[in-house]
Amino acid sequence: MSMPTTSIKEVAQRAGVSIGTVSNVLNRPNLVAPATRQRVLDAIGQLGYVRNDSARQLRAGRSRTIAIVVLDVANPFFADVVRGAEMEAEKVGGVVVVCNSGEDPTRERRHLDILEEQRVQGVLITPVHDGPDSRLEQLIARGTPVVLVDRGSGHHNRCSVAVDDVLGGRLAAAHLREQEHTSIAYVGGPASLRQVADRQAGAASAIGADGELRVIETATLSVAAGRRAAGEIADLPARQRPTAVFCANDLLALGVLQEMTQRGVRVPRDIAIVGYDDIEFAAAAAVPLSSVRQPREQLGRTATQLLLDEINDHGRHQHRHVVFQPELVVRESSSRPYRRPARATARG
Amino acid sequence: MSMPTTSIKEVAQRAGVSIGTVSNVLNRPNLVAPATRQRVLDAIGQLGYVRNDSARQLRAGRSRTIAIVVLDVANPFFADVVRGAEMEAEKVGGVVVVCNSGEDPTRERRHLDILEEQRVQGVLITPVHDGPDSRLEQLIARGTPVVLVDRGSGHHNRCSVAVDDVLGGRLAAAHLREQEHTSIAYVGGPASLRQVADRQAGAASAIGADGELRVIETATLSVAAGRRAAGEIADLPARQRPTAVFCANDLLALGVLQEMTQRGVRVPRDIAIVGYDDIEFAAAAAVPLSSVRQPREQLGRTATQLLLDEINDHGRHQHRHVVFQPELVVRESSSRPYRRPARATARG
DNA sequence: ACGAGGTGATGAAACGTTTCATATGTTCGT
DNA sequence: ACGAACATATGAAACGTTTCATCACCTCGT
Repeated sequence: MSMPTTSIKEVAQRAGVSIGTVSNVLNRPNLVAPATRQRVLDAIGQLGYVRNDSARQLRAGRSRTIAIVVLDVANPFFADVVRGAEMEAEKVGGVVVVCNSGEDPTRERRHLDILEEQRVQGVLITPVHDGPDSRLEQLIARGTPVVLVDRGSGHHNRCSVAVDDVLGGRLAAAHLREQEHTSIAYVGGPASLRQVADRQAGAASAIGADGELRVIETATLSVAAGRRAAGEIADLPARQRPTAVFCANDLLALGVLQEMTQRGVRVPRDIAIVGYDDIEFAAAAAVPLSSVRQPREQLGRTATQLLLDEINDHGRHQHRHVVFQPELVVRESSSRPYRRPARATARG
Repeated sequence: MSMPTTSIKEVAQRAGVSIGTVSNVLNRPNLVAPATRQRVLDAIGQLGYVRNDSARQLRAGRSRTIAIVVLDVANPFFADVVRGAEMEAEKVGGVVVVCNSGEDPTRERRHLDILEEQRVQGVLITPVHDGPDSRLEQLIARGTPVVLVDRGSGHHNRCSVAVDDVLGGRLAAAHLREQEHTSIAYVGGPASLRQVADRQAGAASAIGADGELRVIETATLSVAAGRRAAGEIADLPARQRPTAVFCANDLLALGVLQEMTQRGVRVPRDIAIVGYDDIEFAAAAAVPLSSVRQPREQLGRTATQLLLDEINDHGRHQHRHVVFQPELVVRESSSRPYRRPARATARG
């Protein structure tokens, strides 16, 4: 079935011109006389010619696509970041391809291998793993522009955009403290993710000496992991059980909410929950979820701008680290004050 | 900064062999003597050589990637389909790139243009638009294997995987009829999407002569569009207002739920809601959402299998149309019986 | 000692573009 | 009428691979 793809040569032949002229029609149409141009365009139409991008790239040295490697395509947070990146890339006629690492270092590595083989223009990435000798460092060292997304960076060899996760964690925990919670659980993981660690650090700093932060590490940032963590919490002996849960993202928080509800633990009366990301579904949850909001689309846009700047400006480019401020959105899941002494009879 | 990328030639030189030998080390290592092979591998390591995929593809004629073009990356439904596709592709060492049409025919076209220029192996797509002369038909006619996803097809020139949307619509509407709803609204759009039309047709068929299906067309399948539609419904004079809403997908349904709740219309007491897709967030919604479940991941897996079969088997391949059965999941948003005469005093 | 067969390595062709120096007219100003 | 200047079109080189026919060498069996 597969047709013998037609090449520029056949177009040239059909239009009665040289291949150089066909190429000019495609790339600098003003250099060729209108009559000839039309003849070539007709030939292209008749033959159904489609330019071979491999050949073009081979000659040009670089492709026109930029890649974004995300931790989880199923997470609405990243969907919005991607959307922002796409909008910005579209402005300059670029294309964005989305790669999903699924929080798996091996898959991340595989993707980076392939992207480098493809000579992508640049990479936006929220890395799973990143150390001094990481695959990512290699990529950068060999000259591919990279922008870190949702990840602060002390690195001087790349740009980054991020939201202040320490502050976000502090906001969430401070809010819970104001509601008189002293025993708080932090649900998040894997701890190797910088975001997870930072949010925890922020929370810890806001809790102070008279409060307690119990950390429950999860394998992934998913609804399922949240349910498992909630199970652990609910199974604790009553006196040890925290009265509030702060989750590293909304997927976890929704999982915690589901599991608690299923077990008859009432939210927020028996336990308060605060999530992170403020995804669209947080407000629509069974108990509307308090969450720390990040400028998701903006993150994608800014990251892409930085990347494009590095790609185009080459010499002059200065690496920058842009940090946005998060914002706490209080909803029902954490809003009713918690009454310690009279739990059994407390109402409303 | 950008290094002059090293090529196979420099590796050959460094290892003291011909470029043919280097290529053999890369592609058929067993053909080359262990000592030589090691020498080449060392050179590759020292130089940080990365194969140029453009050149390889140019020679090979085709790339090793398959593409999936979805209507909306932010829709968890597609996220799961993508995941299924990735799993299947990974088995055979393939790569999946995700393209987002955003329900916009122009963007879809642009993506297909680029994908064809890149000579992708094949395309999985849920088309926005598809007619006898569509861009998609051209692509197929020129020999690129295509599998339609979530879209039944009478077409004989391609495979398809789909869920029986007419049946799904019928299940949903029949369920609402059983709850004694006679005036039902169908919220969905754009009507040009086959899924939207089919689900409506199914619903209509289940309603029968004594029921009424009021159709409210939306511009997109998003939460925001759902809210707007809910506004329209709530604004209707009381006697015309439907007592149940069936939505073409869960995003719409969640939007309807949010807007109704905000306006003080109680769900399911004042109005029942049934969604479609049963995304993970449906069960976690403010009022757990009844929905029509589709085997999302399976859809992606099967589609990829069909595509790979066509890619590899070339001659022998027979186009197939796989149809899965949907399944109604009843939750609270539609489960309490609706009491017509005594609405004001009805409880539980 | 000789050819057959096998193992390893080589060199050149080919893939489809883009680019650039060159060639061929055409038009103008003087 | 003559070169200058300009507008168009051309042909060949180059991009980095893979592939394939060929070659050089070695080992055996006779």
